[in-house]
Amino acid sequence: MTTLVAELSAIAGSAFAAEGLSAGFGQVQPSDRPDLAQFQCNGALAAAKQTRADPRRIAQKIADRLKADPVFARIEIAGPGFINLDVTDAALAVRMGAMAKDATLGAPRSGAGKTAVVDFGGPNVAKPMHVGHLRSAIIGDCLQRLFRANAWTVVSDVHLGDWGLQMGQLIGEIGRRSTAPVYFEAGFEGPYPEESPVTMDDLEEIYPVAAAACKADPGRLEEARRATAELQAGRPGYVALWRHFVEVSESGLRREYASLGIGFDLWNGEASVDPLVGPMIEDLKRRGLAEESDGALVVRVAEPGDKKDMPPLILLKSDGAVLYGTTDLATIVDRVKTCDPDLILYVVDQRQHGHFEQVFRAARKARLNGKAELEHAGFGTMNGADGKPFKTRAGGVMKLYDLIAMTTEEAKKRLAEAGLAKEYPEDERNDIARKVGIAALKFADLSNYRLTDYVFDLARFTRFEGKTGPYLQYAAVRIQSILRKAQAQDMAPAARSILQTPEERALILQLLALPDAMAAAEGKRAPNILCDYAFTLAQIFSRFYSEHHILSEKDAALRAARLGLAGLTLAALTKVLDLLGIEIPQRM
RNA sequence: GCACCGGUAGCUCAGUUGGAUAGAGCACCAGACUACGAAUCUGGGGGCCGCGGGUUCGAAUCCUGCCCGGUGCGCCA
Repeated sequence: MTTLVAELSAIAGSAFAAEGLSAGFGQVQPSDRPDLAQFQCNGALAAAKQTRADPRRIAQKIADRLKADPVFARIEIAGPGFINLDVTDAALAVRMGAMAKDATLGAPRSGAGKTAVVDFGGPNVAKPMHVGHLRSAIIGDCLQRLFRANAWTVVSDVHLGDWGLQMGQLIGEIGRRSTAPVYFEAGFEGPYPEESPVTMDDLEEIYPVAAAACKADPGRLEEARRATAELQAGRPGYVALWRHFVEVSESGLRREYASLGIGFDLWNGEASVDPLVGPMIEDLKRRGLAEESDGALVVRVAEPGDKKDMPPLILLKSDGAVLYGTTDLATIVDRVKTCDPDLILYVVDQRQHGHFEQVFRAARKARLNGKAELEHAGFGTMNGADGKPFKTRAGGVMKLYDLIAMTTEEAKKRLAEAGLAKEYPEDERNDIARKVGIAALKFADLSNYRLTDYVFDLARFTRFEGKTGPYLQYAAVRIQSILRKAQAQDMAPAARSILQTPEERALILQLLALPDAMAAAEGKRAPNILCDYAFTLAQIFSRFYSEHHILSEKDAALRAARLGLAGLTLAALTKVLDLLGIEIPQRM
């Protein structure tokens, strides 16, 4: 199923072709001036520029050809050469009927036969998740949902940070405290205890202490580096201790992501590719791609046309330890081997851009990436209301857990104020508050363009009027309520619409644009396009809703048609909210 | 110093191959609940699109030079 604008573009394209012009000029888009027309084609202007002809003349020729097609109700040339187009109500009704029958609502098939690995999350072992992890989680999850909906085979990977210096820092600190001496005994033959010597709470306390000590004292840093290198070299006690860190952290992380409704196909970490690192390095050395530089082993990635310095990717530090660039490279090898993706998408902070550029260049230079395109979809940093990196009122880092608790609490307060869920059981009220709070959080994040830094403003996020997640939930809940009442009165919706008013036409046009929004959002890896779509849809429906009463409509056919329209709106809204990772309560 | 990302209404942000009168939300002002849920809807005011130059019939968008903010640039992740 192609979309309406694609269909119109094809028609206009062949009109241009028939005039000996490129079919590309036929691109049709929703009108910038809805008061003048439903759609517009600007191709005559572009064509005129290229051929140095009169744009209105070209527009006239195209318009004359388009008149042959019955899909158009009105064709008009305006201004310097815009072609304004209206589609017949019958054509709209037919396409709406087709959309209603399609379970995917006409979703694009842009990923059919293709596989994408989406790498996001990237939490570190032994560190609690904080607000800084929110964007990767929310944006990455939205993209994995979107790509799946667009027929991609998606493999998402949380890519835990579990193999770097922070591991050595933890080991060093625990060694100093002598709370688990068995892991440090040189001659110990095992087995090591099953039970972890540290809890997640312990790790959360130990890590900052260790990190601060390493920062303050070069001796401690050296110690941590040595421990990291020994861990990576396979020292049994360290490996055993490390396993505990990972297990303890991972169960906590799974819970946190689950509370946001986010899941991953793979819970791999940097360490999981460790066995591949040695052979990969040997291979790169043998092919002359890896060379020694200042005691480290590097891959040079600078290219002749570079406008900036491009430092080499360091594979091995002078002490023999690997860096995250090394594991990232080995992870590409692993992914190519296990799922042979067409695309590997990294949803990671934009500040990592330089790093990924290095890794990608190294991978391409060594042809490690198979057929996969490597792409970094970065995002801006999240700041506090003062424009500086976000902190709690006390000046500390805000944990994700606390943040979710706060928004949920705020949502509960709002429900109480509005007197909305008064008679609902407490369980349901809590569930609604959770869904509303998370919707507010996710929508506020996703509606910003990915690359702009955004201000984390709890007061603004928990406001539920206007362009917010809860507004969309509310719109959906109202429709659900109407449909429930209709069903109770045995009123059936009709698939075929009866178009009578501007509000209905506007609604149908927006519904038919869903696949275009999904395709555009995928192309730009831009969830904010979906947010805009959903908000506009809800707004248009609300207008329709306030203008036309549905259930009390006397004309049964008209009533059924409007129910059908409401039903399709709900389906589209539910779909987009699902892509955004937002749940809709039964009632609220 | 070099590079990357931003600069659009009082605030937070959109703006699709360059196109018609630059759009939302919040805030402000004025309206709409004895009909389907008012967390809603309708209307209004509010803009040298950071600044200058250039390309074009036409620029928030492309090129160029500045200014401001953020970030990154060899052994952290």
